[in-house]
Amino acid sequence: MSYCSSVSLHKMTPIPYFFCSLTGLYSVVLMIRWEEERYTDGSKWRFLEHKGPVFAPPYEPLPDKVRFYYDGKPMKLSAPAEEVTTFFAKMLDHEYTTKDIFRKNFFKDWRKEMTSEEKSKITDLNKCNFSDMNEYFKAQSEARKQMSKEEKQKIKEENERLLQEYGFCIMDNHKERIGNFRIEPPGLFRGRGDHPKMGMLKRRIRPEDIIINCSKDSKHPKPPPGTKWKEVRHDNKVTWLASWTENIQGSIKYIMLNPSSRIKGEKDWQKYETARRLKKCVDRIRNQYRDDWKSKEMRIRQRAVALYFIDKLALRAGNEKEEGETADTVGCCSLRVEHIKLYPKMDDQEYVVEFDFLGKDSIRYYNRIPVEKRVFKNLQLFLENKQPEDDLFDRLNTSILNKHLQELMDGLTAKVFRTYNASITLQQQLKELTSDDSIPAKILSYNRANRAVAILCNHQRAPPKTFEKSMQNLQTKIDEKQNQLSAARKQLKAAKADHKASHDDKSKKAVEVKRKAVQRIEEQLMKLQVQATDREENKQIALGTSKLNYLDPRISVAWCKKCDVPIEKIYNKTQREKFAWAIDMAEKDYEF
DNA sequence: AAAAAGACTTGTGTGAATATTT
DNA sequence: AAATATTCACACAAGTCTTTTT
Repeated sequence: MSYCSSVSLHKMTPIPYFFCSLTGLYSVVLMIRWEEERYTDGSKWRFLEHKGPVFAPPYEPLPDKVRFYYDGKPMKLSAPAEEVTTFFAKMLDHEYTTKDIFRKNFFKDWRKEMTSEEKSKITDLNKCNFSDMNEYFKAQSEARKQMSKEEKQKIKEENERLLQEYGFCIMDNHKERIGNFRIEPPGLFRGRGDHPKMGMLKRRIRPEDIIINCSKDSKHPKPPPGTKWKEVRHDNKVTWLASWTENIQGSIKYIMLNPSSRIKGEKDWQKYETARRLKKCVDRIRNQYRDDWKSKEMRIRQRAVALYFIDKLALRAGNEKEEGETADTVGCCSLRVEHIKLYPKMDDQEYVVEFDFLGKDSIRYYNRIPVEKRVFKNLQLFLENKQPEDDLFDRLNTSILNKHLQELMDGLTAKVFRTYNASITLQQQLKELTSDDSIPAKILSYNRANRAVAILCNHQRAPPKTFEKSMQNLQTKIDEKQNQLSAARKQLKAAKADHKASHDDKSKKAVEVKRKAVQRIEEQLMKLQVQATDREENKQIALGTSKLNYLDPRISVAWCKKCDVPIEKIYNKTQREKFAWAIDMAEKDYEF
């Protein structure tokens, strides 16, 4: 009998016992025991049971009245070709469809899906007219919005049913939420930045492409009728439930658990523990790399300068990338000569380095910082006799750097510096900024501390399209509130005068009522002003990424406890689920 | 030891859900 | 109640780092 059949799914708590709301102390004891007891052999689970992924719905051919025109003439396409056509037709309003590379890649892959007859007719993308199809899809999405409450409710229920059936698995003793149980539908690949493969066809994934991972003694997921899985394996050294190879880059995609799961939470906790270990030896490491700036060996100097950048500027490691396969972006180790400029003097500062390059997701990193003289001199040395497209650190790569870091501290890699610097900055800033003030003011302080980290990590965003307008609206509200306030103050004054004259109980009460009104409006005004400040400062900065990936949540939990700020003000529901371990663990005196 | 494959984390954009305004 | 603004959840791309293969 499989382990699972003895445990009814719906009765199981989605919260692993490890994260249950026990008292902090007790759970730590459990955790330590749990840690020691668990899998010293590198295995990740003993029992894993799930229902497999949900596939994209099959393609439904368009009604005949929706036409595609080639060279002005209507043309009915074969179903496979038509499906690919719809991917493009749906995107007509998007900038992608105007880009040469996108169009070229799309057309090439589209032709592969055509019948030989279609292929011989359709030879020029510019003669294709998709506008009828485009309008049809727009009408469809409009109709979806206009659906009745009942219809919407029905869809919602169907989604919920799917979630209940396929959205959970059992890993060891716990029912866990799966992160992405739906297989990515076919479509056109949208790379970021100048991606050479944008517009290529992402093909439909079939059961025959899927490798299932589960435990031997579990009830294996069934492939859809008439199909087979590529493979069913039982590898408990990995955490994924299913995988397939994607056709654009040939890389593997996985179905894994939600961040609220034990396996992810534990790993997250571990990550911050590593960063805390770095805290203990970061001074030693800094002294070491400063020493290394003087090394006789070029490779050691390069390593030391790169590490200095990673530490001071929170740059990413910068792995090598295969040319022509992805957008041209860099990190620290892959910086090229063309990405930095040296200024011996700039304004009133000496030894200024200007960075200007595209990082992850083709987000621009631009920064000017003064560095120590030795770093500057080293950089000049590294630049000697090089072309703009040459590597700045030609004797270094991430593997060399990480090997060195591993020797300095167990588990140390380049990205630990980002985690460490982000978390320590938050803690420091919270100490510095938090005022003994109202809750909204405290939250503003928190957001400002969070913002300092986001700036460090270069988590930028384009200002929202509606930013100016929403700012104006807020200002209008503030003005109105101010008017209200002065009106209320006048009334209070009048009431006071009235009371002075009459000295009766009724007028005394009136004074109190007016006083309260003034107070209430003052509070409201203050809240609005804080909101405006926060929003203005946040114009081009995204807080989410650092909050989710770089800031030890225990710092925030401890801060909330110390400052009497409800945790709900800092973390929404999903975030509280992800950080359940920290909420359970951290007391108000927690130190990162 | 270098390259490729594999596993996992980090990142942005987008549409749905929800809150707020009109 | 409809329109609009804001937040949230998710999709999925793009990194880092480890493991395996050559």
